[in-house]
Amino acid sequence: MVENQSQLEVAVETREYFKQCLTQRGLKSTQQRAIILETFLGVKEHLSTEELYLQIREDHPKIGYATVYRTLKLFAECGIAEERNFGDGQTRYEPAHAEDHHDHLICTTCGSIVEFEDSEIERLQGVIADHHGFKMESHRLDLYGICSTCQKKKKT
Amino acid sequence: MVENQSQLEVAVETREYFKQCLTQRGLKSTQQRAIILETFLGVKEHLSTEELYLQIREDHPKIGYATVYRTLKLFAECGIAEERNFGDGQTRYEPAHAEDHHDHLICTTCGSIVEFEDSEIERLQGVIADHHGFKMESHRLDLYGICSTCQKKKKT
DNA sequence: ATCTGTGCAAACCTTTTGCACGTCA
DNA sequence: TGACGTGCAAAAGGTTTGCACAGAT
Repeated sequence: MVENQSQLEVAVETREYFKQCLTQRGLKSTQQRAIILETFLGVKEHLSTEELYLQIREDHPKIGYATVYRTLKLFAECGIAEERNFGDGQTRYEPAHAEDHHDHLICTTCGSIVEFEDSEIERLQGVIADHHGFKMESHRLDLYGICSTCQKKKKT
Repeated sequence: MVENQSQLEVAVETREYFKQCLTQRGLKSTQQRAIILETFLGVKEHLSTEELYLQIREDHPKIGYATVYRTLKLFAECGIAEERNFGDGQTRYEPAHAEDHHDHLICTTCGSIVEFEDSEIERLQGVIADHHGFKMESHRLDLYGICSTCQKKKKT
């Protein structure tokens, strides 16, 4: 309940923020962009562009593939979405909530993705970047392995 | 000097190991595979498949694109190389020295890649995987930012 | 009215595959 | 000799782009 509430707030905020971004750049708010943003925010999994496109097409069959691609790129430029790439040859996007960064555990058997975060690792990353004279902007940490479900299945 | 020596040893070892892998799988040692392995081991940067292909072609113009792709895949299967992907749409391969794992700092301005390793982060990753019931197989950690050189250039 | 956005299809780019010929065991 | 490997070109898969029309400001 509390979670739904806060998710809703995030969505409202993001919509607002997106409009600002568009205006600032002299771009236009369109129905398609709104629909794509809505679907994107409403989906929890780490969908690939194609999967998101299929999802959108269920309710809005007229929206084209290219528009989804272009719009997701736009989200990324605005800082609303983050591009990800788990090595299966498809780009995935996920909502980027700047402060609340998270990393991923990816099951190499079933492909399921679990999020986690660890402040100590984050801190150490900053230390390393400093050490190399880098001004860190972002990072990604992916752990690949076999999830507990798949481990159990294997035993059988 | 010592470093060259040990690099040479690694190369010899790897060549040997690769032959074993091939035999075990009923595959053949060919001139092309030897050449590609040699070039691959001799190059320090994180080359993309195309860059490696171009490099190889300088001395061996007859080796085809597809062979390089196929061979790098084979290296990955044998555990000699690791596939990497820094989000520029090209797959990169790098020598995989199983124990001596390293991660990457990537400059978002000039694209240069610096390797590092941190045992404390490695340890914490293991803790997290355990915590989620994952049997960890591998991981990747990429830090994106601006390298010191590019920071200096920007100020000018 | 103007300038941006969209949908479609074609183009692009990286990677994979089919096939006839070459090569290793 | 016979299987596997190679080179070429074509296919495939994901993403981008050109263009004419539609829509937002």
